[in-house]
Amino acid sequence: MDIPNRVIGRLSAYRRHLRRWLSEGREQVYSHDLATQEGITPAQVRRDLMTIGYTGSPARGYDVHGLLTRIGELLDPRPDEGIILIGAGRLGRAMLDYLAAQHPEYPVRAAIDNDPELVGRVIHGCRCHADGDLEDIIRDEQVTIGIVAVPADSAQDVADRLVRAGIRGLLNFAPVRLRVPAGVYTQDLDIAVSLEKVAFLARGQAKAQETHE
Amino acid sequence: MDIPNRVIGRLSAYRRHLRRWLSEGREQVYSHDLATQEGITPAQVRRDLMTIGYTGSPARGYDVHGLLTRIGELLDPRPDEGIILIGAGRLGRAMLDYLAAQHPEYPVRAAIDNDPELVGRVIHGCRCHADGDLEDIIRDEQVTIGIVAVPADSAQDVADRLVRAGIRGLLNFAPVRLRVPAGVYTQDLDIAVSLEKVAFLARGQAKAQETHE
DNA sequence: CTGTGTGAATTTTTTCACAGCG
DNA sequence: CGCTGTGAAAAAATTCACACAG
Repeated sequence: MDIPNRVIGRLSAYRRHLRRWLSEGREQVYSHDLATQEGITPAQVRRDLMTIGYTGSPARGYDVHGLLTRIGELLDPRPDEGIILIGAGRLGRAMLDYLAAQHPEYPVRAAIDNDPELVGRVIHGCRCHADGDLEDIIRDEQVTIGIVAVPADSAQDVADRLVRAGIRGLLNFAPVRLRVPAGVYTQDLDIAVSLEKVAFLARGQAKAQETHE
Repeated sequence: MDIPNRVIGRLSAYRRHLRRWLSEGREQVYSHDLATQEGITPAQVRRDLMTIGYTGSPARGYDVHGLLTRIGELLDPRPDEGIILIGAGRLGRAMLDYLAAQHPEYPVRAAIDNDPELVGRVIHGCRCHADGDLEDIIRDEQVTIGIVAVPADSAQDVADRLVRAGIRGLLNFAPVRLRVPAGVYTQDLDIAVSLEKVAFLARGQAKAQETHE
């Protein structure tokens, strides 16, 4: 199966609403319920669910629990897909805080920082290791995903080391485009780019709003 | 003029490379230079520059300084487009830190938090105000952009207040889709969504990598 | 009626491919 | 040549619109 990245992003968003509704005791939803929440068309929601092979009923819509299960099969983090954080500066620690509080299901195995002050400390339940331990941790702890939260000028070096150590995916906060070989995937989250987009849009010089990415 | 959001994102990225090259004394670049850096095709770069009406020369490519100026006209923050940060928690403070250090050109006028412990403190050169001051600050200090870094359950309330006070654009870190009236633009940056995308991509279940969004 | 599932149409985005220039 | 600028083609994403079901 082959699901476009865009669809994955929307599924992730749908899931939030479904979880909320489930916790409120709601058992069925219509495509327009999800569409309204996300500001998209019902047709798009149906198309997305078609893409993942989930079907509803014209009479009752989609089953909340069943759809959550289906999306979970695709998106749930797996225990053997460990995460490592590189760079425990302000942003890195904010990430650890956020993940520990909001997403305990993510297996963040370790943080790495070259500040001796931080090494050995446990930050939000995650131990901070020295820079040189990076390779060992990835190999020993089933880490497949790296979160890069280091300054721009060391981001590519870090990425190269992660790739050599066998990482599969990178979430990059540094304001550079990481160059990785085929088979390794990066998602760049550049805050300055997003701010510039908002500033431009806010000036009313473009036509539409957009999400994530 | 009407420039798609996607193009804005790429222009922002091009600018980083152009600045670096300018500081290295380079005066001309070819579309393939930018394309290589961003992992896209030269045709796309040329198309983007065509969109913003910038032309180069077949012999020498594009003028680094001139192109930077053109992109700056579109993207540079303006002094009367103030920014306000709502929520000076860990993520909000990481943002202030990042902006103060990397983007001093952004006029962050104030932070807002309802923690009395924070109110009155100056964080990275930015004063933290009480929750109730939100409306006054927006009206008095030419604030047009809001950065929402509050918990999910208060994000929509905050957004509503910002909209009523006349905000034009929102950068939202809360894991909810903000509902705003036409004319106000939001850019959602949901870290959990990005992580889920990376995890999915890293599993090798999709075909391509993608940036920002 | 009010929904879903989906082929077809449309719109948007990206790439191709080539004329024209120094 | 090797590049830009750009129509035209292709690909991708989104929306339309309608058969069918309860």
